[in-house]
Amino acid sequence: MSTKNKILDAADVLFADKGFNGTSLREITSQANVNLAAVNYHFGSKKELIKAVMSRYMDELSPQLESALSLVCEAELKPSLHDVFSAFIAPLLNLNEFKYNGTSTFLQLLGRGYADSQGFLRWFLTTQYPNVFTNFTKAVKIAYPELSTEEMFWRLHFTMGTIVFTMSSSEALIDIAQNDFNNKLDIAGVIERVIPYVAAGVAAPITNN
Amino acid sequence: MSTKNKILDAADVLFADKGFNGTSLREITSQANVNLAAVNYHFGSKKELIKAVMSRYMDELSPQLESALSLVCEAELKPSLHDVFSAFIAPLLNLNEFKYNGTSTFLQLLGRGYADSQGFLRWFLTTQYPNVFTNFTKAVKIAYPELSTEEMFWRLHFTMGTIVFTMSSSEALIDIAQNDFNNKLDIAGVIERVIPYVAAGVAAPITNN
DNA sequence: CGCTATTTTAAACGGGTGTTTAAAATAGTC
DNA sequence: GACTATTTTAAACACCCGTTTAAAATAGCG
Repeated sequence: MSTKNKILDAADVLFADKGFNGTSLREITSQANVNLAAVNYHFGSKKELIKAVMSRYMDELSPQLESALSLVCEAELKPSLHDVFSAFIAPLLNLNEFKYNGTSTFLQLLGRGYADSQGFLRWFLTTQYPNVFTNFTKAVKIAYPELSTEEMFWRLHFTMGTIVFTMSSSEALIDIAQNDFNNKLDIAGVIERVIPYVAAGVAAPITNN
Repeated sequence: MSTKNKILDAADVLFADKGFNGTSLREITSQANVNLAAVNYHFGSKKELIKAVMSRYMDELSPQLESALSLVCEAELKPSLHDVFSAFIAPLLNLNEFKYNGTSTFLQLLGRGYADSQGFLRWFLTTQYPNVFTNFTKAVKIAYPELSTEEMFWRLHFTMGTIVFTMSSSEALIDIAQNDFNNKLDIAGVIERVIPYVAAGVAAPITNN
């Protein structure tokens, strides 16, 4: 395997586990069995490595997401919010074929990115992959047309928060569910539980003021 | 003002802004106009300073939260989930009298704590202030008795995620709302919008499997 | 005042960070 | 096989970190 890919593979596991700021290049390169200087040689800087790690997932995910969402929009029956959010499931779970534990790792990375490095990742995603966002809001608009644009902005952000936060600590939660409730869950099980929650949240009655 | 308080005041603003790992003791002490060694002299270590910053808020908040929640439980009419979550509003907003921008800062700190330092803050809060959690789950149990303990565990965690994540980036969101929708919001406005969302999320129909 | 206890200070310690350098090794090509 | 271009390597760089030290300053008190 190429040095570049060895670095990417080591980086995304470590980044997901300990955050971007919490992972040093020395950890990454020793895990990847490559020289320390290789990161700066192949990627230029740590920041560029972070972008590369995220891009690897997003380039795989974003076309699938876009087509799944436009499929929902073009359905004969008016889609429910549950339909809209469910459109994310298959593309996300497909990441497991792209990379071992891909779904879980990617969602953890997303969570890390929002917390670390004051919003630079949010900027990166919204500017590099804007179609996912516009298609998503379009789909929600169809499913719940009474929702004003501003109200939708807030509720979609709440949703983003729920998903990202949940997934960034999903391993710990799966452990708790295993120990306290004897319920063996995986990442698909967590997604299955969070979808009704966010769908109901977005569908909440509109506050009057 | 005492050195100890100067440090606490500087620390909680900086911690909220840049996270615990992202803020150095040198930033804190220079902002507070005290000597670098003062932190270790007065608090022992950076970790203890973090605990002290959180305790200052929690000691103010937790009694108010406990009584507000037990008030909801003892009401004549069975409370709705909206009532339960609304019980948080007044105590949280009271933090603004305790400290300038207290509500916003505290919620940001909470968000930081969940992301940074892999869960040590979660442990600290649940062991040091367990009553808040037990009272809260008790109230939810009354408002929505059909919800199984496990389902509740998940939904409450989703809720925690929504709140914490939203508030940790609330400043940026308020800016966007101001620019894109010409809607001048403050932290109370954000809370007002998130309550219906989380209440509806927790109240979502129970999935059958 | 004089003495003790507390607090503040400047400096250093040991270690970790991302990045750069220049030489060594390897690969690719005529 | 010789020569160039790419990649890998070990070492160093400059800087930041949390913590410790021991001397200096201050406060409290009989």
